[in-house]
Amino acid sequence: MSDLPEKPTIDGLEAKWRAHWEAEGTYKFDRTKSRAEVFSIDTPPPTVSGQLHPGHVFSYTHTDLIARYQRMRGKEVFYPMGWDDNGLNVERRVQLLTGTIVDPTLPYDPNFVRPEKVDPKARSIAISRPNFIELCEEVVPEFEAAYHDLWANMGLSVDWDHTYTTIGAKAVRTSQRGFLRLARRDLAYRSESPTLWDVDMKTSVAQAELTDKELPGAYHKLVFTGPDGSPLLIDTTRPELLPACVAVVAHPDDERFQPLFGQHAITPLFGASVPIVAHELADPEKGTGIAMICTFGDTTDVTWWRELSLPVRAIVQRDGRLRPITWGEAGWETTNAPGAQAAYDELTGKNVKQAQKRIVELLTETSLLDGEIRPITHSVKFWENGTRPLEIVTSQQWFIRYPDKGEMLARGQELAWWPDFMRVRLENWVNGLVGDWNITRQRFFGVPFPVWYPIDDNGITDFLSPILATEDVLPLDPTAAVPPRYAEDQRNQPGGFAADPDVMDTWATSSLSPQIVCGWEDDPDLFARTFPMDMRPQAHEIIRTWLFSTIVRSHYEHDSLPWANAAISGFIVDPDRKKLSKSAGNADDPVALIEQYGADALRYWSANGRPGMDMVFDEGQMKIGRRLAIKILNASKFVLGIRAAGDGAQVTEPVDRSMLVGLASLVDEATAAFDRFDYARALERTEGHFWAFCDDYLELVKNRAYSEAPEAESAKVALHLALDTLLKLFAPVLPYVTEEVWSWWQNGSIHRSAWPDAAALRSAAVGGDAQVLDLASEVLREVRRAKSEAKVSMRSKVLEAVVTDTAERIDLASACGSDLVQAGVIDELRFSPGESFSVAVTLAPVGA
RNA sequence: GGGCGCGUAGCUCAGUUGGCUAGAGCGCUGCCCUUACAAGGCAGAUGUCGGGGGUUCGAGUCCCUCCGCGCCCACCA
Repeated sequence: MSDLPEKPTIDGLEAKWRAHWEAEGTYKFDRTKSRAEVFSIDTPPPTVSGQLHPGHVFSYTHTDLIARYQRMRGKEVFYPMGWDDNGLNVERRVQLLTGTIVDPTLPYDPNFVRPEKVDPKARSIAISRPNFIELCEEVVPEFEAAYHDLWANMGLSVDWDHTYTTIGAKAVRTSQRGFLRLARRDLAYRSESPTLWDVDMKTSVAQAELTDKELPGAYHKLVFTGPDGSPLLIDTTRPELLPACVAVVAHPDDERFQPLFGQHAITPLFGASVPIVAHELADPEKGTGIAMICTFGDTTDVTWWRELSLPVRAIVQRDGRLRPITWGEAGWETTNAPGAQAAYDELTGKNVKQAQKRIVELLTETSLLDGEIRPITHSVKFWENGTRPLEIVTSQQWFIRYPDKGEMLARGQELAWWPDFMRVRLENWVNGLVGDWNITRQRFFGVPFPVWYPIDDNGITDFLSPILATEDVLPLDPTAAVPPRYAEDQRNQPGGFAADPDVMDTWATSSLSPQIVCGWEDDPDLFARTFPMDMRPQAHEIIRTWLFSTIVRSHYEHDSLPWANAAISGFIVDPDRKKLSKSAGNADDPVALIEQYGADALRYWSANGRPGMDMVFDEGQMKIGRRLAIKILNASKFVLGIRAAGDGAQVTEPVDRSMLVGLASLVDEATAAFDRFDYARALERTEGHFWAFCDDYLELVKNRAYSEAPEAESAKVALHLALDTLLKLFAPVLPYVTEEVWSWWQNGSIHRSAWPDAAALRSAAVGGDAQVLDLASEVLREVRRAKSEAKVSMRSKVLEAVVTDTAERIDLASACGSDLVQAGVIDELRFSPGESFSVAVTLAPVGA
C-alpha cells in the first residue's frame, strides 16, 4: 500500500508496473496446478520479420484480455510466447537488411562479417549457406527484442519463462519428431510431382501461401495444324510454353471438336504431334474453345496432365529460365528436328518473359500467329510475398497426407469458434483442398528434414528410399550428422549417403505449436497439465493455414482437437477499409502510440474491437481510453480520500443498496460476456456503468459520505465495495491504471485478486432496489437541466423542487431525499403523487 | 461464379429470444472555475435503421429480393 498521490497521472505507469510484475513474478505459471485448474493458451508466434504495427497490438491485446480474466476467475493461466523466426519471410528480410544472397555452392567463409551499411541499390553479396544461417541467427534476435519490448509495454501477461522460437532446439526437435512419426506411419511421404515454384526465392510454395494478383496478359492465337492438314487455331496467354505442349483439349460436348478427339495436331514451330483430347474443364467459351496443355502453365494444366495421363515435357527450370533441349530425342519427338532445334535455340537460357517476346517474333515471321495479340487482364498465382508469378516445376517434395475431409470437417464442428461463423472459413478451405500438403522448402534457415538418402554404387541417389533418423538424436542436422551404419567419409560418395538438402515449410513447425509449448514427449508432466489447450487466439486470415494445419497434426498425433476454443480476431483497416499496412504508409508505430496515449489507452481501443470484426484504426478511441484511465485515477482518489468505514459497518441506505444491486447485475453481464470471449461488451457495459457511477452516484452521496452522520457509514462501505468491483472489472482491459489504484489501498496485485462476486454484492445490499438510484438520477438530471437552461452554475441554489410521479415511485425516490437535497443544492424538496414523472424546479433569483 | 460478414446520427459503433418515444461515445452547440478530475463538468440538437416487397397486433431485429462495401474460396487457354 502507498499514500494517495496529490495529482495522479497515468504517465510512466508502464515502466513502473512492468518492472514490478517482472520482479514479483506476477504472471509466472504455477505448474503444480492440475489440468482442471489451468487455462492454457496457444499464443500465435508473431513472424518477427514483419514491421511492428498497430494490428499486432490489436489482436495480441485480445488474447491478454481473456488471459487476465481467466486468471482473476481463479484459473492458473498458461500463457507462453513464441517467435516465428524461420521461414521464407525471415530469410527474405535478412537478405534485404544485410544485402546478401545465398549461393549454396560457396564454401563457408569464417571471416565473413555482416556489412555495416547496406546500399539498397547495390548488388547483393553472395555468401555460403552456413554463413547465411549464422547471419540469420545474429539478426533474428534483434527482431525478437523489438517484439518483446512492445509486448511487455502493452502489458501482455505472458510468462516469459515459456518462450520459444520456431527455429530453436525445442521446436526443431518437436517438428522433426512429428515428421518422423508421420513418415513411419506413411502419412508423410516423398514424391516427385509438379509444384508451384517461386523463381526468385527458388523454392516450392504451398497452396496455403498463394495469392492471386491481377496482371496484364495477352491472348495469342497460334496456328496448329489439324489432322486433315487444315489450320487449328488455339488461343494462349503463354506462347513461350508452346515447346512444352503435350496435348490440345476441348470440352467433350463441343461439337466443333468432337470429330477430332483421338486424332493428333502438329504444333507450330516445333512440329510436335500432340493428341487432341476431351476434358470437362475445357471451356468452349474461352478463346477458340480448344486449349493447349503444357507442362506446366497453370494448375489446370496439372489437373489435365494428371487425369489424362499425359507425358511431361518440362522446359522451365527452377531459376525461371528455359533449359536446353535436344529436339528429336526421346520425349521430344518432332516431324522437323532441325527446324524445332533452330527455333528452340533462340529461347534457351531466356526467362519466360524474354522467351515470350522472342517466340512471338518467331511465330510472326513464319505467319503462325493469327491476327493481333489481344491484351487482357487476368489473375495469376503468386507467392504471397513474391514479386514474380509462380511457375510450375517438377521436383521431389515431402508431403503430408491430409486426413479424410469428413474427419477434418468433424473437428471443425467439435471446436468452439468465437465468433461461430468463422467455422465456415475452415469448411470452405477443407472442401477446396487439392492434393496433399507439400511441406518442403528449398531454403536454408529452417527446420531440416532428419533424413538421408542412400547413394548406389553408380553414384545415383535414391530419393525414394529415405533413411529416417531415430528420435533419440533429435534435433538433428543431416548435413552435419551421419546416418546409422554409415561414416562421415561416405557422405556424397558412391555407395554412401546424401543428406536431405531441404527444410520444412514454416507451417510444418507452427502446426505443432501446442506440442511445442506444452512439452510433448519432452515434459510429460507439463503436457498432462496443459494439453489439449483451452484457447487458440488468431487472425481469420490464417484459418486456412495455421488453424487448419494444427488441427491436422493434433488429429494424427493425439486423436483430439488441439484446443477447445478458437478465438478469431479481425484486423485493422484504415478509414478506406483497406487493410492497414506499412507499405501503404498508413500504419503508425505502436511504440510511439504507447508513448502518446499510454498502453491502457491502446488496450482500450483494442478491446472495442469485437471478436472477429475488423476495426478502423482510430486515434480518437485511444484518446477516449486515455481519458477513461485518468478518470479512474481521479474517481479512485476521491473515494479513497474518504475516511474508511468503521468495523462492522453495513450498507443501510436504499440508494447505496440500489447502487450495489445495479453493480451486481453489471458483474453478471460482464462475466457472461467474458465467458463468450466478448470482452468488448464487458468493457462497454462496465464503462457505461462507471461514468454513471461518477456522474450520479458519487455526486449524490459525496456530502453524506464526508459527514459525521450515522448514514455516512453506509456510503463509505458501498463506495469501497463499488470501487473494488469496478477496478476489477476494468483490470483485464486497463491493467496499469487499475494496478496503480490497487496499490494505494491493497496489498498484492489486482491481477491475482478474485473476479467480483455478484452474490456477495447482493448480500451486502439485501433488499436493494435498482430503481432507487435510477429515479434519483432522473431527478438530479431535471434539476441540472433547469440550471443549465437558466445558464447558472450547478452550485446555484434551488428554492423548491417538486417531484411528481406515481405513488410507488415516489416511495422509492423519497428514500434518498436528503442526498438529492444536497447534490442539487435544494432548499425544499417535495414529492407529489401524479400520473407521470416530472420535476418542477424553482431557482433562486440571479444574484441571490 | 460460390461462401461468409457488413450497411443504424457528420464519424466509430451498440441494439441478445420481434415489444414503450431507436441508443452510446466522438464531433457539434450552449453553459458552468464545481473543494476527485478544466487533460474537467452539465445540458442540448442530430436518424427514410442501404432500397423494395412480405409475415405479424407490432419489424432495425424474421423471410424474399435488389444495391453497395469487405474478406475467403474458385476460375485464370
